[in-house]
Amino acid sequence: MEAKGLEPSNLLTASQALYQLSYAPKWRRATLAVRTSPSESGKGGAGPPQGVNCGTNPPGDPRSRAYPGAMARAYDVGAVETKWQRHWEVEGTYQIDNDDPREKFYALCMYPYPSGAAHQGHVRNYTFGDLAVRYQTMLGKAVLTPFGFDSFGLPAENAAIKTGTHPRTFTEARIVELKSSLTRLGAVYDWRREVRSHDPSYIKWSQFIFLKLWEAGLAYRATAPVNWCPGCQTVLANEQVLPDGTCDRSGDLVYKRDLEQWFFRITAYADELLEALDDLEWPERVKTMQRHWIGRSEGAEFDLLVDGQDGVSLRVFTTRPDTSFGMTYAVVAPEHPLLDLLTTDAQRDAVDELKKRAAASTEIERTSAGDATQLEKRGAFTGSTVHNPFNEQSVPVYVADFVLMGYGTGAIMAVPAEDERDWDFAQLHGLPIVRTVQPPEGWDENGGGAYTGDGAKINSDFLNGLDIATAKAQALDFLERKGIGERKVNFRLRDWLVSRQRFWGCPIPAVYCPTHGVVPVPVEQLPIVAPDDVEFLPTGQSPLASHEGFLNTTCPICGGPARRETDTMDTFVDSSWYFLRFCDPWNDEAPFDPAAARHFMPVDQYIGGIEHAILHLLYARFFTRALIDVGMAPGLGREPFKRYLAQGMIRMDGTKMSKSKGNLIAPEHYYDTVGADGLRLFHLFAGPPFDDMDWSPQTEQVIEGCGRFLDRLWRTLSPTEDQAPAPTRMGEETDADRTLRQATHRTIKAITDDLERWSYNTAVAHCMELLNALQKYARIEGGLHQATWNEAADALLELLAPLAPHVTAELWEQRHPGQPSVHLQRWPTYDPELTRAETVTMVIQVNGKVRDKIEVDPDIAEADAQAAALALPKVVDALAGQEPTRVITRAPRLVNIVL
RNA sequence: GCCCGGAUGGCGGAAUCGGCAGACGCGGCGGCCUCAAAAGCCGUUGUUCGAAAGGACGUGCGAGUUCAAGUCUCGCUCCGGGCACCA
Repeated sequence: MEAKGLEPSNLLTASQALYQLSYAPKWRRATLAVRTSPSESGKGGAGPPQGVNCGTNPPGDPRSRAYPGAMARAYDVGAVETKWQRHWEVEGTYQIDNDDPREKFYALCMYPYPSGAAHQGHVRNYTFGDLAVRYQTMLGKAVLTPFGFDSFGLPAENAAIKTGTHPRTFTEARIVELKSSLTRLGAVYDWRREVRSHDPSYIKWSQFIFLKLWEAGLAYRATAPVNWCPGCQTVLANEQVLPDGTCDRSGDLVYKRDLEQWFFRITAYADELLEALDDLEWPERVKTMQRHWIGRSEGAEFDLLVDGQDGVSLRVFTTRPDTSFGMTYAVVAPEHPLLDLLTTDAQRDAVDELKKRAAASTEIERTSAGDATQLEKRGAFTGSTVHNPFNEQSVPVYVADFVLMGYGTGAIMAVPAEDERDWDFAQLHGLPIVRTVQPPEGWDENGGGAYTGDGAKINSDFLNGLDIATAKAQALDFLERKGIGERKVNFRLRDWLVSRQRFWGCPIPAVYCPTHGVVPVPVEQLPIVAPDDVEFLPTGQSPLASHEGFLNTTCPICGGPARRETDTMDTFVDSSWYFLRFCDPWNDEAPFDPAAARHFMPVDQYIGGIEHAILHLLYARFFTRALIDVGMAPGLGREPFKRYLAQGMIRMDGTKMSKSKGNLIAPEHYYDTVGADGLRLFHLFAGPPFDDMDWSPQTEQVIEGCGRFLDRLWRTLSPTEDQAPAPTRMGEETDADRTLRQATHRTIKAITDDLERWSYNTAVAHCMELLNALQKYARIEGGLHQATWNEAADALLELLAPLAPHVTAELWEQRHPGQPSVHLQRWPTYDPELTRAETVTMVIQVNGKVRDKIEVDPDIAEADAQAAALALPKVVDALAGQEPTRVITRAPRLVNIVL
């Protein structure tokens, strides 16, 4: 799973660091300093986390707040966190076996591209994921929590070209870095199940799946114009080209080039992928994005006979067959096979000129809106006319670059009156405009132009007077009755181009034989692994293409000399099935055991960045279906991800925090000050998980505040603290005791609710409130009630355990020596009787304005509530003798007296 | 241009079903402790008028629905993201 814009090296060069230190805002320098010298980040040696809070004290002055909190921390954060991280590793609480009898829960964070040490985006992601793992475990479930690395990809190869390091060496070093910073976060995984895309045992099954899809006709070869990036020396998917026509990694201008490529037939699943979206528990926003991406449109295809060319017809696609009477010209794509035939000698030069320009343009340029006046240059008359079967009239045929061969039939009927682009084009080329829908009154007076809204049909013979929907249906009937056209559904979605002319990817298992053509590599020969002795030069071809040992092979059919496919697969192929491999990663007879997949799938909670909301999720949904349909996963559910949390991104100075922008903030420094627990709490507390978050100077102070909360927790609950409250009182419960008990049970209810609806920020707030209540209770006269205090304290530790796992584990152990860990406790339950309010504040409004509030019984009768309200002196004053016209009573919440 | 989000105190945010706007935290202010500071603790903190009691105003802007709108409807403005003339 690659984030966009990653650069090969994680380390700043000396000059970059110098620049940043000199010119970066003061508060940011410190983190840069920490990042560039992680070895110095030990206790006391770390640079100040921010300049803003340093006050006026000179550096070195012991009074300086340069390292806030660290010297006053209530407990040894580093020692506690290391202790428990080791404990979890040894204990194996979060390793589960496939035959675990407990109810399963599959929690998964998108596996990362190993770009080096973790940054705040990772921290946020894995904090959410780890919370789910620990919470669901406390609910008594067997939680599958695997981790892996999306370890193929361009950055490693670019690094190889630059430095000569083999991509594997480079990648594995990055994996070690990422893993170690994740360990310090205290996120727990079943590392036995780790997978890496570049591992031969994973390559083997990616290739196996490829062969299965090929066998089933879901993988095929076709010549297609592809985006060629001169910088990366590789083909890019349309989706990887930025709107300005440049490569999303290198920034080079991308141009078109015809190549024979491998495709996966995702379009065969277009309808199903669209329809199944409805039932997913995904953010509406993401589902909408996928719907638009698939882009289903219903319409008609029909033939226009070419005048003077016996029997030759031009087939067009339209979503508006009802407007056919308004067709005043037709347009074909520059690549249209009939274009040569349509072009007359007189128009040949103009058409050729246009064809040449279109070939040199990127698709983005051809399809981007731009200035409407440019349309004149972007189209040319072919010299031919075609026959409109609706009104028996002939209209001219134009060629224009904005019509694409890849969508519909590569030819359109143009109806300028009801299409804005057609209108502009008609105006510039002096073509007639005939309205077929009556625009609303005053339309032309208010600027006019194309009218795309609904209205009565006009100038349309048998369709006149109908609305658009009815007219559409009748126009379709007309075409089908006459046998010249049919109803047709078109999709914007295109087949998935999987070939990459790269080295650091999964080799495509195919062989080219002069006699037998393209032949699949026999399964017994898998995996096909790239050789190590390759030269990384930006030659324009994959190093594989020039490696004789790899290139030369024999035909599996005839044994004669043959050539290997040297293209590798798009890394999205690897990420389209890794979640299945996690179910059964040890399997060496199949990618996964169907029974294991049926047991763990679907993923109950999937978490990852919104940047993967379209492509990765769509490809994974397609793959799951394809694997079922080729017989590899009988009985598996067709949707891989039941619930998806689209995590917001972290911004700094208004832009996305990313490596390419050089504005990453490393977590290590915070591990030393507030600890992983403090940093996790901050990420949970900062706002809703799906919202974007701004990293600002204030952020440092909020993180410090989270650390302070944990300090207070420690001082209040640790038996090792001399000042810690010591409950001794037994027996009868006082009012103050009961108040605390209610607070405890209400907090249990609130936090359980919060976690179920992903409202992590309010869950943290509720923990803070309970601690505040505990501290307030600790000051009461007459000593603390033992049972009440212990119940509240233990509940708080349990509720906080998934959020701040280290400190809660330590405090629990101190309070319950020799007993099972807090993480092995069952999630606390509440007594509904105690969560019920004894009194409710009832608001009394006069004309909608709050005039008074009274405490009432929650079960107060409507009549009693009303009577009580009307008797209040403030209400009597406000009424001033007037008789209310209406009294709205919503007992026990509110009474509104309307005059 | 189209599509999808969003806008609430000095700041991050809360308000789950149309019913007390501002939970919790950050920051600020005042105090305690201290030789002093840091840390900690206590209090306070939407704006405004008022000495106070109390009042008025207040969820980007403008309308509307409703007894009642941060929440629903319509029309805007600005910000963020996605998509690119999709026939």
